[in-house]
Amino acid sequence: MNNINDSILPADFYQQPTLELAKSLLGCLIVKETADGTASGFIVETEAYIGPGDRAAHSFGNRRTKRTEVMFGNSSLIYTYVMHTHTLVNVVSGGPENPEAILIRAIEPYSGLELMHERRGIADIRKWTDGPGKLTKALGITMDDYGRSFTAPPLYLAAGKKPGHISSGPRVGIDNSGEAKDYPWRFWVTDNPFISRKNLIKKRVPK
DNA sequence: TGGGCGATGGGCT
DNA sequence: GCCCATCGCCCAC
Repeated sequence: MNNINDSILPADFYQQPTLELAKSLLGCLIVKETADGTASGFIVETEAYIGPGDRAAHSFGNRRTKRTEVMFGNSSLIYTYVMHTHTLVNVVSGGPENPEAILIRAIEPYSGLELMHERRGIADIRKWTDGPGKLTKALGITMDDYGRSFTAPPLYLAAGKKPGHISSGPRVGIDNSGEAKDYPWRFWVTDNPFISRKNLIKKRVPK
């Protein structure tokens, strides 16, 4: 792969509207350094959560608890939380006192492949990081990362490479969120093999 | 190839 | 005690 830019993205990068940022994150490299080594991948799928008006967002109605507190802080902060037995990772957006976030749903493995393989324990590389709970396990992201910033190690974002075509559609797994369930706030790199829940995406009909 | 469902743990009322 | 921004197995087709 050519034209990889692995320089850390500055805080300025995160100062854009959440829906724009959700698209800008596609193609960026997410890197996690741990005692076991470093692993990284290109972000290929994101979802925007725009509280307090978004019923699907944890910050809906400006709900402010110990868990959601970080969403009220500066853009570029790391919001991790546990869903069932899995850790999910979000990029805080929207600026101070405006609780918005972007969920990272899938990545394309780039470096630290042996480490990711070991952590996931299955042979098929396409199943290592094609879901929000899977990619955190592959990269070694945990609740210890809560409240850190994506602008510095051990968990940071770098410029990466520009994606080809971007698609959008409804978000996943939020069926009981009223009209918000239909908002097309899920973004992905068109035809990328590492997208999660591919069964929910209409297949492009070959000519 | 994909839908259905149970496991499982933390946050919140 | 209930609610999930999930995962992976099982089984039908």
